[in-house]
Amino acid sequence: MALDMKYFEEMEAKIPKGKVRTRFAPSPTGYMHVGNLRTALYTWLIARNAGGTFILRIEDTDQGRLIEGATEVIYRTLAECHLDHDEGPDVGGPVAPYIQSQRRDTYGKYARLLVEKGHAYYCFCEKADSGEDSGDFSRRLDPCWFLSPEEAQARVDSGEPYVIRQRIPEEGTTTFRDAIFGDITVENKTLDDQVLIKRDGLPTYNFANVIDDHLMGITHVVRGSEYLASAPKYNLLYEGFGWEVPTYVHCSPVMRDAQNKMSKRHGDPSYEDLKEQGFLTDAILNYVALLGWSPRGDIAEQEVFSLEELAKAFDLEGMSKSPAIFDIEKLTHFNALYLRAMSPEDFSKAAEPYIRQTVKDESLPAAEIAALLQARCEKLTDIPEKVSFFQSLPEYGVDLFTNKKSKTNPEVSKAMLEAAIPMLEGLPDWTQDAIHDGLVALAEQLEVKNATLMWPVRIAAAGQAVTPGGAVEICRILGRKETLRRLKLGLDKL
RNA sequence: GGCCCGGUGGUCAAGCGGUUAAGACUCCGCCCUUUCACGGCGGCAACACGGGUUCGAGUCCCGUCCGGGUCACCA
Repeated sequence: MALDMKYFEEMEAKIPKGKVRTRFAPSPTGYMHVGNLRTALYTWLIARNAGGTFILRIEDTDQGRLIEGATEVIYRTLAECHLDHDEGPDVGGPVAPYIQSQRRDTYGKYARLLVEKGHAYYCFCEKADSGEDSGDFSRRLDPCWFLSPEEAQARVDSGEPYVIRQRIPEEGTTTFRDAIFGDITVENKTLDDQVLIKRDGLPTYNFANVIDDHLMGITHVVRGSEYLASAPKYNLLYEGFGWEVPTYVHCSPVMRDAQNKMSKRHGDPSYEDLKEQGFLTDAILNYVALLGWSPRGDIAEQEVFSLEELAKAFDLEGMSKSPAIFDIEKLTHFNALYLRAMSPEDFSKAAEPYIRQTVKDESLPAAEIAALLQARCEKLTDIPEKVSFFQSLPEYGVDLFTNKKSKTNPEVSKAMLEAAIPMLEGLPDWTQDAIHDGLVALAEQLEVKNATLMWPVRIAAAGQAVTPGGAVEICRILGRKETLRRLKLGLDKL
């Protein structure tokens, strides 16, 4: 069976040239972990920074691991994160299809081409027979290595099951260049004749990757550093085909601690988990971007970056070689920063559902409550617990009325409430200013510092020691009737 | 175990032969203040170790130790 050289020429002709092209190539596992997201982000950033093309490719060559709805998670996450792709299964493109299972025959053809070129061979061994156990990959251990092309072809034609293996040179070294790690050289004898085409006819990840990256014109191959060790074999593959080797960008992993990568198995949060925990997409992206990359030059001190700013500032030089531990505390800090940077209107809109989880009474104004919260929560999920006292007065003891700094104790508090209640009852308007001015004037009249009066009022109104907002704001939100009811209740306790 | 890669405060990180070794998070103080938070100011805290090279080393070289990755017909 002669090879159809025209096929290869046609494939070659379709490859876009001249622009930076990067690809995010997840396998659909139904779970976008933080490391994955960061890889997607960096890949997107490299393309956007260069005004290039960002491609989405789905790597589903493992028939046994397909998961329902998994590609949807990928689309949804990328869309939510604004990591838009220019080519992909859903939008098409010049080098379609973008799903590996739909490119099946391509891989077979290229594998046979490589056999023809002498850089691959048919192997008919049972899995155990090739004996790759130690670090010593002597080619002499695999009998199929010696087969003449004619013999091998005859056995293939007779229908004998086979795999296609890469033929690694026995001697010499291979050097490849990584944009982050620099030049890395290994001895060829430490490399195994890896399988390219599996017994089921599907390519291995390693082979499909090289073929697709070439055929799709990928200029920068971005991936996790776990592939660093197989990069020399990729290089040999490119060389075997006579193709230009792309720029490799191997990213060090995101760790859960010094010993372990982030993983679903350890219960580490995925992007979707973080969202559920109340983290904002922009904060997550900002934090994750800085886990493994840092800006240089005049923006070296900058920590808050929008996606656009990242795209502008991103460079391979700033990438870190060492693994980074994911710190939820620092993510939380970024989230708080983003929450505070929102306009009051946007914040109120975002906070309202969380406020209403505990504050069901619609007469209690969500916007005013939100205003108290913006500087006081790090995550939206902090909210319900902080504001539940507006809905119903908690049980509390008289000890709360004692506060050293405010110079209050039960007796003082009693006097303060006795004075405050009639004043508040007589206030013409129930506005922030009216309540504030009334209380401040009263304190002056009673010859006590503001805190001495404010403390018992706030305690009686809220029923808890720590509250978002002060006495004035809380009374204003509760309304005159409820405020007076609570203050009288407090007075009864004293 | 072989091969590859890494190692600056608890964490993320600047640093590219000469710096009092940045900055951020966390933690602790102080100020502001109507509790808490926000904001402001200050503080604790690091070049894994040992040899070289050099007038001079966190920065270059070698070794040791520690950590990670990889050695699948998984990706």
